[in-house]
Amino acid sequence: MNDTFKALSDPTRRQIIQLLKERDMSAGEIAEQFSISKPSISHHLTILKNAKLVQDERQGQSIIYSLNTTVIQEALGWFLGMLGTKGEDEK
Amino acid sequence: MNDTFKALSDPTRRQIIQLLKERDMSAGEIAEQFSISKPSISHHLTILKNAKLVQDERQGQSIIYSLNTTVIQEALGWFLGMLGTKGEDEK
DNA sequence: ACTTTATTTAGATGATTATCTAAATATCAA
DNA sequence: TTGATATTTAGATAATCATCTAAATAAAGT
Repeated sequence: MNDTFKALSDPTRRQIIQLLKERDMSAGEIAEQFSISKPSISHHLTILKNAKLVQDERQGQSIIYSLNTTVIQEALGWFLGMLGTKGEDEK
Repeated sequence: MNDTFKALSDPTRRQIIQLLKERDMSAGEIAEQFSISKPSISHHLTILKNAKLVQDERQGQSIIYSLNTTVIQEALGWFLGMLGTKGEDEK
């Protein structure tokens, strides 16, 4: 869970996730959307991958990244928990 | 929004939020729950406050912290957006 | 076997961050 | 106003992080 929040704390990585929400994209396509270098994007993708927020699959020369909504659902669950009734678990 | 995610990227701060979910607490009470120094907790509280995730109110000698669920709801909205239908906004 | 294209790895650097101790501020009580 | 309690501010430090350039790896085409 900590990896998830850490990964999401960077705005570039959140934008990457937003891109992948629309459609799967190669590392290069993703990098095109940003003004930072490809190695930097690659680094961000590694962090997202370690957090299991994205998956990658080689397709010929390209590596296609896609969103893993499972982990996003888990994070969403954390927020739902924070909105539960105050002190609900005290009994 | 970035402040929110940045604030939530630290495990101590997330724990503080979980504590405040149960009940309002003074800075001292919060600090008791952790093994780090009071100034460090104070620093974390400042970050949470800047992100508007918590509110504070002086009550005598103590300063009582409470959760602001509005911002949590907004963050929850972000996650919901990431789970929407793929490419839903293309039309 | 080369060359091109796509991506990652390595190594370095500057910025941000979490933490600490010591000192300052604020409130209350005697 | 002095003393005790609660909290924050200041300043320092070590660790983490985002970024870069240069080099390495991998696949595909000629």
